[in-house]
Amino acid sequence: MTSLLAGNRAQSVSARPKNLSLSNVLAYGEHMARFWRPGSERPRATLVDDEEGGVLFVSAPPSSSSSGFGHSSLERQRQRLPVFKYRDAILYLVENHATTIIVGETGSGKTTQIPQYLKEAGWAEGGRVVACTQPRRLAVQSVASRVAEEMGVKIGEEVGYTIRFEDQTNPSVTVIKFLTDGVLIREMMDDPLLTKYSVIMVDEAHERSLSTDMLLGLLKKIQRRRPELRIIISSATIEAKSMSTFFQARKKDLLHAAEDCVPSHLPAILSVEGKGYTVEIHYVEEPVPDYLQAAVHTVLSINDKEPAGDILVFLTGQDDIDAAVKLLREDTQDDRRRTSGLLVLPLYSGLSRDDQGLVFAPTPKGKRKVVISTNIAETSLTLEGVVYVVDSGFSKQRFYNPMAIEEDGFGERGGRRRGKEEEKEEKRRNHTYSQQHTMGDGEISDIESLVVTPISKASARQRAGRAGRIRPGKCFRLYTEEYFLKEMPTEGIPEMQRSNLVSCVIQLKALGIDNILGFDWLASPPPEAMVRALEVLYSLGILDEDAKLTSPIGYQVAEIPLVLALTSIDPMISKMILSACNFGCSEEIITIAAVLSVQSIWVSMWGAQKEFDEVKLHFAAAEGDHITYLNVYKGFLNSGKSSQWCYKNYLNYQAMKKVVDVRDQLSRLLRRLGLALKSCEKDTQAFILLSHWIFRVPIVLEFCTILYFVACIILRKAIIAGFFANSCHLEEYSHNGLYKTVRSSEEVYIHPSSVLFRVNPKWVVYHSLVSTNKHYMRNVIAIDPSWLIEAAPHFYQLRAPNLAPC
DNA sequence: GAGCACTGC
Repeated sequence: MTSLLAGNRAQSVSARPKNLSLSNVLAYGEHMARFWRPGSERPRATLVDDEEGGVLFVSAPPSSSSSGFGHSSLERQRQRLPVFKYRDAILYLVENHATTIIVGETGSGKTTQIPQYLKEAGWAEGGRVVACTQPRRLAVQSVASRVAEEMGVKIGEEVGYTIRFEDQTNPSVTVIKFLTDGVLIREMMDDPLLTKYSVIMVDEAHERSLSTDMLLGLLKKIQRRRPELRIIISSATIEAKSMSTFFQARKKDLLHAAEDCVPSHLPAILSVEGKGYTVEIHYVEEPVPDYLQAAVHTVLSINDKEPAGDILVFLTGQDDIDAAVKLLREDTQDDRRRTSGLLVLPLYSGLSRDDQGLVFAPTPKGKRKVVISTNIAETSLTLEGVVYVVDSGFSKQRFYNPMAIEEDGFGERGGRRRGKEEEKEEKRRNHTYSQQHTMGDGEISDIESLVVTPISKASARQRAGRAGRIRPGKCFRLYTEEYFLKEMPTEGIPEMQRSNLVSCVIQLKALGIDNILGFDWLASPPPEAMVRALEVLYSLGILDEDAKLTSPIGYQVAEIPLVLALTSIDPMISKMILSACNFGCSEEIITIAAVLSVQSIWVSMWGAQKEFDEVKLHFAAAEGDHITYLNVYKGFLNSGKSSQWCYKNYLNYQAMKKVVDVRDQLSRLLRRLGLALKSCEKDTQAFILLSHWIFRVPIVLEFCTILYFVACIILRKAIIAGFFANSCHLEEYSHNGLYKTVRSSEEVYIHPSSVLFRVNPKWVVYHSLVSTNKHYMRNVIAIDPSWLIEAAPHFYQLRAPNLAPC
């Protein structure tokens, strides 16, 4: 397989699975004329043997065919892309194989060109559509507009795109459609066989995101029912082989298909070289004791010894990055001569839009930009002008622990009771190269945690590639070559195997896949996670005893677009929304749901903690954080959705805008499901006015208080309908706010960011747990324990003795 | 009195 990757060495590489004999391949040659689509030329390809592994290559000479748009400068640019040489080979393979896997480095042009080639070859005729999926929204938008530009059409016409909150397609004219893989899965709910698509190209499949993996499994199923559908999988790494095995149809599915049928059920693999420049790799000779220090030293030494060019440093998270930025800036002050030319900038998603923007500004003359970044610069953002990459060899990854385990057994997190600084140091030192994946905390079950993890070879290559975008570059790896070769894992662990699967399960159930355990996964998720997901869904009343979706709740929950998220909390949110319809408070609850679905509505305030707390107090509600969010949302609307108002109140304007978007989507959805949108506040208000009018009850201040009080009870009951499993009670003699979860008596505390921090009500329900030096509950409301039994008698029956009101 | 890699519907 190594030969497959060596795109530069083997000018062009086209291979098929090894188990095909040469005669079979040559037979394809004979079929070419027969099955070749009119209008596209037969590829002038020659088949050659590869001595390394018996893989056959097609070496394609530069194609002479034109796509018929004349030779404008755009057209010339298109032809200069590496993928252009393979135009005919790609069309040939797609014609003859149900699945084609294209291995291509970045910059090969495959994403923008292949959909156009397919359209030119007639795959978008007769009302059919060519689809191309991307894992990220931004990529969908930018690729679509590039393709529209190249084709000289307006976006939303022949070329369109669909992402959440934005559909830029016109069903009667759109023939090339870009969309996120999540959107395509959602489209299956209305059209399970995706009948309007003739070809579906799944791009960036090597990233192995949860939705990409799910999509690939589903597409394989669809393929069996729709033999005419063509699938193209584009991947940047050698995983092509496992993809190929996965898509190879099983014998029993081919009873009626002849071995040499067209399209062939055997996937084809084609490798396309990228456009990147060579990157010289440097390793450290001895393992470094502290990657942060090492990164700082490396930056300084590059600045001393290497010619001009920006530096990109990969660290793990905000903490590390801020520390490194500080060290480098301090160094600037210590020694003006040596580093005065350095412009040091942090980059991570938590930064405000403006701060992120700094990174993209052109480097001032005579300065050298140093960007210290998380993984965000590995795939999501591309920095031009980078010539040097410093790779720490680590990144943060999410891990999910479905069941409680005694001892974590994967390594010591260490230093829990020590001072914060000391602990950080210890953590850093512990991340030597022999460290294995650390699985969360080991003490508490059903929790996801972020863990500093060694990256994979694929990631290391991707990071290095970032140095070769404008000219040959250098990559300095802060680990030894021996470690890279012998110990670093080839690929990362797919998200599917380290996530909570609740949303995945609902989604598949909604698509009519009953046997989840028997689903054909590209990478099987751990059975414990699967079992855990089924349990959670059963306890929420979303699945019945036979593990089928309940009607109507189960089906309705599946419709709500929060369920594709990656935590078990989301079906709880969905359940909360649906219950709110019965409680008559859906208007308020969808606002709460929208706020909970964005990361944080507050901007992080490092310096101005006191002012921040005071501002927050204006919105604070005694009942807890959820009600507080309602006050914030009201304030935002009253301000006319002003960004200025957000700034004054330490609120993240982008996040608030997203809250409005999500809320709109949810309200449209409830209307579509025929569920009432009601506001409990308005209802109680009406009730009091009515009492005043009929019974002459005077309206006094107390009534307004009662009104508020009643509304808050109704709201909290609706929240509990979804989150009853997350209840905790304050330990009786606890002076430090120690709570125990009712479900499993785990020790938890209210997070200091909560409005109930230090208030410590006797009973609370939380939205999520975050595990750092303690287990903290985030987003907490105070409750009456009797509401728990009322909301979930099936769940609390056996535990009733514990639930004596305090 | 603490801290959240990155996506996405």
